[in-house]
Amino acid sequence: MPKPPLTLKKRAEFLRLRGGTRWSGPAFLMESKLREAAGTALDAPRFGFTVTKAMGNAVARNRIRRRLKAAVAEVAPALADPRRDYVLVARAAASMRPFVDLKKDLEQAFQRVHHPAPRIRRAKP
RNA sequence: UCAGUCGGCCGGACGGCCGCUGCCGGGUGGGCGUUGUGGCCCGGUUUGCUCCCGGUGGAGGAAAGUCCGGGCUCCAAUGAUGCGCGGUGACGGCUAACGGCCGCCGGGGGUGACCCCAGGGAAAGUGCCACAGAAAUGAAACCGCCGCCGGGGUCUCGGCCCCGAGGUAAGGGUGAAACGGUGCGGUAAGAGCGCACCGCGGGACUGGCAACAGGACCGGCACGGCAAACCCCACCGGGAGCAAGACCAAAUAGGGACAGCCGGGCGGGCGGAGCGAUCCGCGCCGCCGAGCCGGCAUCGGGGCCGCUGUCCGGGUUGGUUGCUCGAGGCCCGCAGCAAUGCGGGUCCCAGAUGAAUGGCCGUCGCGGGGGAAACCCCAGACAGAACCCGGCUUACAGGCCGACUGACACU
Repeated sequence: MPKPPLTLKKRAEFLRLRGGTRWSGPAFLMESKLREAAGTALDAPRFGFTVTKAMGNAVARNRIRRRLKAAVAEVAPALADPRRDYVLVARAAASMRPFVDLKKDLEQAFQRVHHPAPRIRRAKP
């Protein structure tokens, strides 16, 4: 595994990303925002991982978080925006999804979160 | 060989690429702080973080549930007793302690190895024992049975039938349970009424540290169950917990103490610094302003609000510490039936904090299924340290070892 990503440490940092641009895949939900405090010299993306108790017992949650972290470590250096923070909320399929698919999901997620599609009005009936 | 009982142990192995974290060693290094001075600069020093390289350690038998017992920390009380509440409950031992463990006793189950038991007190008191049943505990006469009593009917004059008053716990019936059971005697019928045996109660004495076991002899038998109903007895227990507790630093807002200030403004004067613009100081002068409460009012006085300086304390956030060497693991010897204890040797074995101990891939092995085979497919449990120990309980794919029991077969 390449270098693991920087992680979010505080609850407030997680809460700040609520309402950011989001993408939902089979294994996780990604939410992201640009960091506001431009004063900080930090120029690397940061990631937060949320695995709820509904995902299983402690062993299962550990495995899900580690797999997501490993996938991010491989994909993020090329695709993640260093000015942004990201939160990944795990979904039930995260433990069983093949690793290559997990990485493909991430590539798509970065794409969609950086360039959100304009909201498409559903055609009136 | 099959079926079973008990105890102990393991919890896939190896390799490749990449990654996390503790410790140790190294870096002619670099960066950011820190330390010694009254103050400043330079140099070097101390120490910490970060970066790089190398070595080494890194989840469990239950890490789980948080059910008991301790250590440790703070708070409260500071002795003892009483009251209340909670817990435990045969006996002996082990242990730091325990509701744990070992041994033993009693009761129950099993052909057996062996297993199970919330196992003090019901003659201290209160309460409950539904339904059924006549009666449910200082018990009881529904049916039945009986004829020493009284009355009536009938009559073949022996008797028979009915009623009343009684006797009777052997029989029927009810129930989980009905004043112990069987037999003989006995009687109007019966009844421990008497006797024998069994059961029950008391019990000299014997064995055992004890629980307890055996038991001469005595008693015709009285004393039902529930204490996981209240209760009584004995013993034990202060409360909260590492988010305990200790320490450090910065910013912001605000609090307290002390000192100074007719405390604000404008203009002027004097003094000091500077080439100067300007800045600093003032028991100086003039003018303007002078809030709120209390007080009749001018005056005078008090309190609150204010500014400056110094010091102190608290909260939030962050960091450090507590934090891993301990009732410690392994091996050997001795004592003991054992739990365990003592002695010797040896080892250091996770310390994270949005939380590391891993991610991906390959080979082999084990289990199940398919196939004649090569081989293919599918499964791989329960579960993640959070201050540390001793236990208990619960979950668990699959496998290994030892002792023992019962069948069958063979010798």
